[in-house]
Amino acid sequence: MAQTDTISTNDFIREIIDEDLKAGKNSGRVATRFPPEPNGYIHIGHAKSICLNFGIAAQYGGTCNLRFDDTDPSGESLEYVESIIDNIRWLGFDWKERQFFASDYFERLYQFALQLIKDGKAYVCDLSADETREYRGTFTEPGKESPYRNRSVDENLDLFERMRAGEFPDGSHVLRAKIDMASPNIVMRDPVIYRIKRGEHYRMGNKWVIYPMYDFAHCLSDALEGITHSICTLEFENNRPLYDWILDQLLEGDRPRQIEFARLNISYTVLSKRVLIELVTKGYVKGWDDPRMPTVAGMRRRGYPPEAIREFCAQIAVAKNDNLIDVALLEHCVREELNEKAPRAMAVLSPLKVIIDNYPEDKTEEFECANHPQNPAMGARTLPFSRELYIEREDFQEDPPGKYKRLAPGREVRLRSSYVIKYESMVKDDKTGEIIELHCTYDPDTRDAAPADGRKIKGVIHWLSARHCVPAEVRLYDRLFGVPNPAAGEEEFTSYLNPESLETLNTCFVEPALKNASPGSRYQFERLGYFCADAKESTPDGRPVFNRVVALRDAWGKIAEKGKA
RNA sequence: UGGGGCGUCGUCAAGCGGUAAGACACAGGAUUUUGAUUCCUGCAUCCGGAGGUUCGAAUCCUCCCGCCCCAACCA
Repeated sequence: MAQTDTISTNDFIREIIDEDLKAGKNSGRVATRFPPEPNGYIHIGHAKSICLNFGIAAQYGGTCNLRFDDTDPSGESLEYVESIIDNIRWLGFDWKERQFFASDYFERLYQFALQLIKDGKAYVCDLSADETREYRGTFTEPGKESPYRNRSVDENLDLFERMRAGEFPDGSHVLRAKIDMASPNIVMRDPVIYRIKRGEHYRMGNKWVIYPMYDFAHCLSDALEGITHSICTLEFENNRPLYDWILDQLLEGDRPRQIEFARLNISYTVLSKRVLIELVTKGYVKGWDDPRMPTVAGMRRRGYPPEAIREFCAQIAVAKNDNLIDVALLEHCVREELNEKAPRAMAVLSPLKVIIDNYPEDKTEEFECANHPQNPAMGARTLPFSRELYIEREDFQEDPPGKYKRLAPGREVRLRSSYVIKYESMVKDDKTGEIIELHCTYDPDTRDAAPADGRKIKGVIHWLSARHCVPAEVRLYDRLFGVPNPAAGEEEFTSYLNPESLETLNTCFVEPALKNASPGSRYQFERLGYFCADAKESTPDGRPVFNRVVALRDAWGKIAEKGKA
């Protein structure tokens, strides 16, 4: 199962849990939760949290709830709820029937708020948002108490009930916890716990006009669900005293404990939800599942296997250091998984016609070709061979640089799973000088054997029979986003956009069997990279579309690069 | 600036007083009908800095330096 393969062996969170267990807390139970707000699609940063929470639950024989933290009606929607459910399942995790919504707790949360008021620990405040900010003070100066801070319990009760009844306009009143306006921790300076906010809630409709704030709703939701360890990101560390304060006022006995870890950052990748939302709504990408997006849906469509994402989450481990993970690690995890699982297939992205002069015009042979060079269990398929072929344009060089081992004037090269061919001549376009076709001869004795005379053939290239192959469209997605460099004035997300992030190749060919590649199936196109049949699109004329998942490691690229330098 | 958190290889990250794991990246080499894969090899005398305690410190103490978070009626 996916649930247990994602646990790093040495994380500080486990130490805390082990301590709690040893101390006999929570009667030996471990219960975690993944609490997304349904205001966008989840991305790989969420995947880290998902693997962590579900992983810990599995490891301790505990449970992990899925809870939608839907306490702010603006921006939340059912579409997001559905996408989140779909994406977590795809990642390989199962929360059984334990699916909850903070909005289902609104009535109970309201009762908790009433209790706080009755105990003299919360009050209705009439200050405007601006005034509230002024009264809050600064980092160095304490805040001032609100003039409404000492209203009577009865008045507060009356006002809060009328807030709920919709008697007041948005922003005119809030409910605040009465804590300490002089606290050095600004979170504790009488935080707002309820606000009036009209606008339809995607689940509750217009039933409520007051909504609890995160700090009030989250800790109580955790408690209501019997969560033992509430794992969140580092920016909530300042909120932990408030988390504890609220529970202290209202509950007795075992209580959930908040633990923070560092959120994920990946080089060249934007994981800001705000920016991702903007990219989608302003049309910079085709949608949340655009293969360039770092969302789970985007990575899925691009062809990242869920196993690779889980492996990545296990590799990066969990700690409290700020981090910037090299995107190469993610790509490594994808290659590692795909190298083992993806069948090999022949494809030519930029075709160059090759005519085998000494091969009969109407002859066709069928060559057996292993689907995986190291795994015979994956079987084989037959590839048709004929007089006219396509090879990759890059696999012929008229004037080859040193160390180049593919086709060139006077040279021989092996066609993978087929014959050794020898260059004879080329045909160029008179006007442009572009190479139109190559003429070669084949050595009939080299079909499944090395040349009899013992000469070494260094290069092996991929090929396709021109008569048999099928046209396709290939999309080469590169890393879409660059890390913004504030020093260079890069603050606007549009400046992250890489204009070369999507290259569509229209004159590609793939082997016949891939004409009807099943959506989402992944292949290694020999020497080119890993590709995934797009699950959503094909071209108007019915050609299959393949997304490049990730390129192969490229030793020649490095050699060529060095040659330049 | 007050409070909170964090500083171990280019990037992550173990380490919890006994003399610096591992992964990615990188660099060499071997095998290879994918310049892929696989396989070897190398890669922190040093743990933000300076003092101190100790037979012995990345680990304990002191001071200093740097980075991140908090002044939404967002989460």
